[in-house]
Amino acid sequence: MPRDPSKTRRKLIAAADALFYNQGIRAVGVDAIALNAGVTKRTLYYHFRTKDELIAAYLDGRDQPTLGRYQALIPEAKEPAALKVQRVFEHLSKSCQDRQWRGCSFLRAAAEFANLPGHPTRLIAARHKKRFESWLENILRADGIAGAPDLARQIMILFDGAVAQILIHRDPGYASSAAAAAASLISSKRQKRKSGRSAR
Amino acid sequence: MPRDPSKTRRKLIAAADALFYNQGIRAVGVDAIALNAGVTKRTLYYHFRTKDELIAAYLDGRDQPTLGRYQALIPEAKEPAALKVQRVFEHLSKSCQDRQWRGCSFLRAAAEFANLPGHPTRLIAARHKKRFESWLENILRADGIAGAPDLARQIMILFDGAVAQILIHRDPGYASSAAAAAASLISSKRQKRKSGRSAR
DNA sequence: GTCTATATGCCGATAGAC
DNA sequence: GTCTATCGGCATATAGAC
Repeated sequence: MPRDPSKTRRKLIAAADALFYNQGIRAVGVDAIALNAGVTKRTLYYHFRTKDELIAAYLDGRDQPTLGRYQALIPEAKEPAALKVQRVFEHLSKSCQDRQWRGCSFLRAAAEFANLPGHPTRLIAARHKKRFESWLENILRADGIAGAPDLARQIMILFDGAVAQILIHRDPGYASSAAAAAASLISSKRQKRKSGRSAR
Repeated sequence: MPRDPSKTRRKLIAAADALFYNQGIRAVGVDAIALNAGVTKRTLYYHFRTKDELIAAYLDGRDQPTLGRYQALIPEAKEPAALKVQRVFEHLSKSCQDRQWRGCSFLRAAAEFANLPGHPTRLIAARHKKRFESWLENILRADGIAGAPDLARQIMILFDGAVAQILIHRDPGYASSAAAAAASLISSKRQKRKSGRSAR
C-alpha cells in the first residue's frame, strides 16, 4: 500500500535502532522489532535476509549522524584546537545525562560480538571509530599542532574511556576529568608547534 | 559423590567464566554451561537459583584476581609512581595479544546490561572499577603526587579507553599511546608535588 | 510487499525420583 | 546433590496465499 517501497525498511531500522540501543542487540528479538515497526515478522524478512543484516543496517545508520552531531559543534575553522576538543567533551557531558543515554552503540556492539572478529558489526564499529579519530586529527593539524596523529589517538582513548566510565558509574564527572586531561595533553604539545609565532 | 559440596559449584563457575568471557553473557545459555561443567541443568539450578545469580558469581569471581594480577606487578613501594603506572599499561599491552583476550569482562557486562541499572552485574562492575581507581590513587599518593584523586581518575579513563580501542581495532598500539598520555599527565602533576625536594 | 500460519530448536526454569 | 524428563515461551527463519 505505501508508495515508497523503502518506507517500511526505514520504519524497521528505526524500530531496531530504538530497541537495540536501549536493550542491547542480543537482548532484542526480531518479533519485538517487527511489532514496534507495525509490520509482521515476514515483512521484516522480506526487507532483511537475516537479523545480522538488520543489525548492520542499524549500526551503519548511526555512523554518519553520530559523527555529524560532533562536527556540527565546531563549524568555525579559526578557533584553537584545544577549544574545539573541549566542546566535544562538553557535548558528551550533556548528552550522557539524558535518561535514554546508554553509552556508545559501536563500542557496545563490539563488546557483544567480541568473539566474532569478522562480524559485519565489528567492521562498521571499527570504521566509525577510525573516522572519529581522523576527524580529531584534522582538527589538531588545522591548528598546526605537532604530532597530531598521536595526540588524536590519545584524545580518542580519553573520549571512549570517559564513555565507558560514565556507563559504569553513571557519573558525568568523568567527562570533565577526560576534558582536563585532553587539555593538558594538547597544551604540552603546543609547546612543540611546527610553525607558529606563539611557540612560547 | 564428591566430598566437597562446593566443588560442583566451582566447576559451574569455571565453566560459566570460560563461556561468558569468550562469547558474552546473553550469548551463552545455561544448557551450555551445565554441559561444559559436566553436570545437568538441574544440578546447576540446585547451586544457583537463577542465571542472574550465576552471572553475579562469575563476575564476582573475577574481581579480586583481575586486580590482583596488576597488584602483583608492583610489589616494591619505593619506585616512582610513573614507573608503576607504566607497568600497568605494559601488562595490558602484553595480555591483549593473547588470542583469548576479549577486553574487560566488567565493562562488557555493564554494556550488555546498560538498560538495567540495578542489575547485580552492574553493582559488581562499578565496585571493581572503583577498587581499581582507588588502587591507582594510592600508588600516586604514596609518591607524594598532588591531586592524586583527579589523576587516578584520568589514568583510569586512559586505561579503559585503551581497552575499548584495542577491543575494537585489535591494535595493541593503543596501549602504548595511553601509556604515553599517562606519563605526560603524571609529569605535569609532578611539577606541583606537595612535598619533595625536586619540585623543580 | 505484506499477510497468516508454521517449522525447528533453544531459552530459563521446574517436577519428582533416587 | 544429582539425575531424567519436561514445561511453556520465545529464538531465527520459512511456506504459501493474496
